[in-house]
Amino acid sequence: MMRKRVTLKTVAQTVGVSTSAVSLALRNHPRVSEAKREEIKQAARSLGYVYNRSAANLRKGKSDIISVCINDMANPVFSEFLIGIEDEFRRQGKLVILCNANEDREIQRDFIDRMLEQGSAGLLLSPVNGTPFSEIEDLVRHDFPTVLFSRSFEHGHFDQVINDDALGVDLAVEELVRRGHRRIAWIGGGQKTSTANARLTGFRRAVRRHGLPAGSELINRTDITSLESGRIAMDELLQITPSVSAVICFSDLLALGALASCRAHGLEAGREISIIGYDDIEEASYFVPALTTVHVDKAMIGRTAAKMLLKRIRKPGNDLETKIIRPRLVIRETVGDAVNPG
Amino acid sequence: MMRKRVTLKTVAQTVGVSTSAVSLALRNHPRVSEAKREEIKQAARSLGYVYNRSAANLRKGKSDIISVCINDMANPVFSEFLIGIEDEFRRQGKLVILCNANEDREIQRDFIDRMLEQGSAGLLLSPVNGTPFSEIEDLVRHDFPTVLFSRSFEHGHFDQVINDDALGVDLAVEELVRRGHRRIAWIGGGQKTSTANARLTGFRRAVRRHGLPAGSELINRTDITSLESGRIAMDELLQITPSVSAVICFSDLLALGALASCRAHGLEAGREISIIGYDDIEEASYFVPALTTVHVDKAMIGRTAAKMLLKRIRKPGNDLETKIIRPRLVIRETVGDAVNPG
DNA sequence: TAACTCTGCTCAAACGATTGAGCAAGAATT
DNA sequence: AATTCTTGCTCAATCGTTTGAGCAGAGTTA
Repeated sequence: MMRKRVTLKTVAQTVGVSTSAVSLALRNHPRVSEAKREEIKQAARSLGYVYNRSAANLRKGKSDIISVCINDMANPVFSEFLIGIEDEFRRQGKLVILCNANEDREIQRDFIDRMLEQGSAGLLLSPVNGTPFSEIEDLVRHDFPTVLFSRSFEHGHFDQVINDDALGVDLAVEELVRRGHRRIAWIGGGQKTSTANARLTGFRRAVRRHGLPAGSELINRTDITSLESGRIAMDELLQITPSVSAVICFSDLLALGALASCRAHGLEAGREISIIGYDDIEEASYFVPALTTVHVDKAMIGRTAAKMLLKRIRKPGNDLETKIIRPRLVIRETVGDAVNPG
Repeated sequence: MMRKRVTLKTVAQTVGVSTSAVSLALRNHPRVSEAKREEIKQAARSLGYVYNRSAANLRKGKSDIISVCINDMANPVFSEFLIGIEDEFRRQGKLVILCNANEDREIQRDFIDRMLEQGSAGLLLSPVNGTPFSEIEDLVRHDFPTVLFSRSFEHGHFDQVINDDALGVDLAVEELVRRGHRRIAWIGGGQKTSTANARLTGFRRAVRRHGLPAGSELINRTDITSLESGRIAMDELLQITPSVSAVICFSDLLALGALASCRAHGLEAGREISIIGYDDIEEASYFVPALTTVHVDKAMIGRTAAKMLLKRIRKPGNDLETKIIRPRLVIRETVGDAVNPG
């Protein structure tokens, strides 16, 4: 009573033609007559034939599976990236294999091996905190189509799509300075990632450029990106440096956590203290008070990275590309004029 | 100069054995001697051999790819489901193919076809709004291992893991009644999904049980789950029924939107009006005021669904199973005593 | 010593598609 | 009428594995 799988052969036998004929007919090859084609398609349908794409791919030596490895799905930023990425690949007829590396190098490492074995056609990677080159070296050794997004990599071996982090922080500092803030603090960016580095050094540079202090009492380098971690960091900061008049956070998640801390300390954000986030996640505009933040077009970055990967797969020989997406400052309620300028 | 792909054959030729020997050696089959095994593994390594799992799967007639189709990734609830799901499958050595159906039946339909063609071993599905049985009939016809989660399906053809929606709403109504609220409104649940139905009818029933009104002026059935949509719904509700003293929302996203609306109308949530959400997304506890909501253990539901699917794949003959996860009410700041009882 | 049983391999046929080459028969060209 | 071109198929090899069957030689048992 064991039903066998329906294959080209099954269809061929019931129609009384060769498997080649069936294969060609189903793909509308012109060399098979209208009549036979319809007969074959009809038979396939009524037998419940389902195309075995991996067998076909094995034969054709190609694949339409793309792998995506992101470093922290709990962060809404990455969901938004993922939405753009998945959408773009789906439109192009690709299937997406997903891995949430969760800032764990071993998970990332294993996934890369697995997806290579599975015969993935390319990889979209946002490398986890502290990934050494040796761990992704295989990819360049095999000339494996890879695009980095969100976080880049020191070595210039990959295509990449990133945000102009330094610019984003510049815009934030600029706005605060314009409003008279002189003691501007920083929360986050303790990770060993290009993004963390770029934002934090961007901050230091911008602050110094305006002749403001940038001592360690104004910088809390937490390396966890979560609401909880932002709250704790802000608690610490207020304890060490109560005189702080504004703080820029590595991410919105941290900023929203910082807001909770301010509130707990009876500080009204936007009046007694100013807070700026980074990313502009959807929740940012709905928080009370609404968060002023550096807007990053995440779905667009995802989509761009996806397109770049498809291009790389089509033209493996092309020169490496780096696309830098410009952020912009979105002013909402958590920034106000300095109470005590100077 | 074209480097050929390194296969079992390549390794076999360089070592001077048969491909079978290589295949067996790499899988540590006892029938190949210690010495040869090491020699073969060494050669494989230095040649940069990478196992072709899809070829192997073709031969073995199995697959270790699992498909997951969720209906709206922009909703943090689904990211949280996904985190549990992905984690569980990864631990079990499965690769996850992801589709964000985005409440679009055609996308869902196409994805189901695609993943069947790709030879996926099973499907975890949260069916989109209004999916008719005919669109997922193939799955039961092919006896394809499928588990529904988050949203169930009228016909009893599938394993499923769902939240006890009616209970969750009961708990919310109970709490409000206890605090003296008599005019309790409802926002959301306009979708054609089991979840929407269960929560909304649960609401009607609970409210009637307490002898309270449940007229249409107290029910805004928006079918979009977003902050924006919650804000609009609450605006409408306040216009139509200004006397409302408490509102329960289909989801936290709607509730947070509703909070924004209350604030815009100068209503202080937790004092002048009470708001309860559903899901308990991470942001709920950080909003100001912190949202009282029905907590659902999403990562656990995801993990449970994943386990159930793996079980179904292993034992296709087992009876169908439905797991119902009990929610609980988390009391925070958006609920207070009724100002004007009666 | 004949008859077994292990051990450590090799052979060849699968798995389900694709595809270049081949071929018969009719149509078109010379 | 002989040649070439088309049309509409079939044949068989191939993609990279796995695996049942087979087999030579050494070791064990009777």
